[in-house]
Amino acid sequence: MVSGPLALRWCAGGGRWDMGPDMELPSHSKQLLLQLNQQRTKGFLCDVIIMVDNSIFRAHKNVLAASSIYFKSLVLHDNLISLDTDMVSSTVFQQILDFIYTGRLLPGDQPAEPNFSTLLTAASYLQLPELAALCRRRLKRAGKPFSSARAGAAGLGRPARSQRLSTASVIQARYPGLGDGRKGAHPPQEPPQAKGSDDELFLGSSSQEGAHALGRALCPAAGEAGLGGCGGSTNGSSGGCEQELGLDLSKKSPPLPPATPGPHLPPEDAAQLSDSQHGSPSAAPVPPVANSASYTELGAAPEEPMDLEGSEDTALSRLEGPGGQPRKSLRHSARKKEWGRKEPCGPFERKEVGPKSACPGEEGEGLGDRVPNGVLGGGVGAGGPYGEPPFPCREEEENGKDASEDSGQSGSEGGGGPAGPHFLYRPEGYETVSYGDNLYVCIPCAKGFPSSEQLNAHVETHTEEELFIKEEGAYETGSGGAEEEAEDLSAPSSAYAAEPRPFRCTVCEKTYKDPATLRQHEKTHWLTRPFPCNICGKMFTQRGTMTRHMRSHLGLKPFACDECGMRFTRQYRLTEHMRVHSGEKPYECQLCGGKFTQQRNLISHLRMHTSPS
DNA sequence: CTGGGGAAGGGGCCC
DNA sequence: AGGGCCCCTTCCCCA
Repeated sequence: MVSGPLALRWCAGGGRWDMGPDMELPSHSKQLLLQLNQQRTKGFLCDVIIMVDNSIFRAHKNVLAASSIYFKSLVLHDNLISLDTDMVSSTVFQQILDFIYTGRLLPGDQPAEPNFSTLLTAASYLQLPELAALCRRRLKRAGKPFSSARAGAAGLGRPARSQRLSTASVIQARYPGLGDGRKGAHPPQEPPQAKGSDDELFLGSSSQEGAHALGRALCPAAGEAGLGGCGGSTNGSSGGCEQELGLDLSKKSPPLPPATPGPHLPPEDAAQLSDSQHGSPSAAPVPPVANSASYTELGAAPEEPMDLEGSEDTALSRLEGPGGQPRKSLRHSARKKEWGRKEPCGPFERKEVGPKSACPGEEGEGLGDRVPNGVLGGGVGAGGPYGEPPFPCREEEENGKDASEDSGQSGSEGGGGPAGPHFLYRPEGYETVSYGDNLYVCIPCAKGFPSSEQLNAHVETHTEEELFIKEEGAYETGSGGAEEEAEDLSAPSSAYAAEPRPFRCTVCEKTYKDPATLRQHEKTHWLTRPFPCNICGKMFTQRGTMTRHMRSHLGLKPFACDECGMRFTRQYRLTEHMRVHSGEKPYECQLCGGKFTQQRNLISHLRMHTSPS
C-alpha cells in the first residue's frame, strides 16, 4: 500500500519543497492565503459582496465561510450580504476582512485602544473567535475593562460618533497625508517595521496555527505596513494590489494597472447612504465626504473612476446566459466612461482630502441637513459634488432631455443650469430671490429658514387640511375644466376621473390622491435631489430609483429569463424580453400595421411616421 | 453609408 | 419599498 504521505513525497519530488518529517509544507498556508488576499484585492474570483453602511467589499465565500460560522451560513445562500451597521462599521469591517485574509491586524491599522472594543463587538457579531480573543487580550493588556464581547456590543449600540472618530483616526494613521492628526488618533504612523507589539496582533504569532500563522510575511511585497498585506503602503500606493478593499467593479474592463497611486481611503464614516436615506427628504443627509472613501474603495482606479461602471458590464457578461450579448457591456462601458470623465469634482477626487472635508463646502455631517425641503447648497459649497449636481454635464444632458419630455420641471432645470444657491424650482416668472442665510426653503410657501430644523418645524405647520383648502381654492378659482383635462392627458384618465385627487402640486398643478405621492412628486421640482448614489454620486429624487440604479452598479439582476438565461434588473424588463422568445408583438402601428415587441420601439417608429423628413 | 428595426440599459414618475 | 410603465438613448444588425 502506498500511503498518502508517500505519494505526496513522490509528487513533491526533487526535494523542491522542504518537506518536514510529517510531510507538511510549512509555507503552504502562507502562500495560499497570500494568493487569496491578492485575489481579493483585485476582485479576482470574488463571489460575494458584503455591504456595510453602503460600503462595498468583495471577498471569497470560501474564505469567509472558513473564518466564521456566521459567514458560512450567510454565504451559503446569498451573494450579497448586508451587515448590521450597529454591530460593525465599514471601517471595522475593513479591518476584519483584512484580518481574515491575513491573520493579523496590521500595524498601520492598529486601532486606537478604544477601537478594540469595537472590533471585539464586531468580531463577536461575526463569530470570529480568534479575532475576538485577540481583541480581548489587547484590551486586557491595555487595562480596558470588558466583560465580554457582548459588553462591547452593549456599550456600542451604533458605534456612531465615537467610533467614527476612532475610525477617522485609523484613517489618519494609515494615510498620514490626510490632514492633521485627530484627537483620539493613535500616534502618527510608525515606521513600517514591525514592532514588538505588532506581534501581538498576529494571531499566528501566538499559538495559532494554519493560515493565520502567516504573520506579516503574508505579503512581503507589500511591506509591513500594507493593509491587507497587500497594496503596499499606507499611502495607498499599491504595487500590484491596488485594491485594498471594496469592490473592483472594473473587473470587466481591461486588467487594472498594477499600481494605483493615491490613497485608498477606507469607508470611514457610517453616515453614508443609509443615513441619507433616513426619514423625510428634508432630513435626508447627503452623504458626507466619507462617501468619497466609499467610492474609492469600490476599487475604481482613480485615473479611471468610471471603471466602476464596468461592474455592471462585468456582471452582465458574467450573468448573461447563452443568449446574452456581451457586446452590450463594452458599449456601456464606453458610454459611461464618457460621462464619468466629465465629472469635474467627482467623488474620486475628494479622497485626496481629509476625511471630513473634501470638496469645498463639504462639512462632513452638516451636508445632510442641507437637503431639506428645498435645499440650498450652492452657497455653501459651490462646486461641491452635492452642492451642485455631481455631474453637471450629465445633468445638462438630462435637463435637455427633460425639457423635451416634461414641461414641468425642465423649465427650471434646463434653463437655469446649476442655478445658484437656490435649488428650489421656480415656476415661470419666478425671479431669483436671495434668501440670505435662510438656505432652507419650504416648497409650498417658499419661505426660507436658516436651518433644516427650523424648516422641518415649519413644514409641520403645513397641515394636509391646509393644503387641501388651498387646493380647493385652486379648484374654485380654478384653472379646471378643459385646460386641466388637457394638462392631465398623461395621467391615467380613468383613475383620475374616478377618484378624487385633492392634493395638488403648487408648482405644476398636478393632482394626487394622497399627500405622500404629492410630496414625492414635489421632489421632482427640486433642483437638488436628495438621494445620491453612493458609488457614482448621481442624485435621484426617489430612493427607489437610486436603489435601482445601485443595482446596476452591483450587477444585481434578480430576474432571469428561463429561455436564454439572460438576466435583468427589473421584472418589467424580463417581461419585455420574454416577448423576444414568444414572438409576441403587442404594439402595433396604426399607420402601417408594423408590430413591435416593445412599446418604446413603436413610439420611435411612430416618430418616423410623423417626422417631416 | 444610411436609415429602420430589434433589443436592451437607464432614469423619471406614479401607484 | 417595490412594481409598473413611460420615455430617452444606445448599440447592433440588416436591407
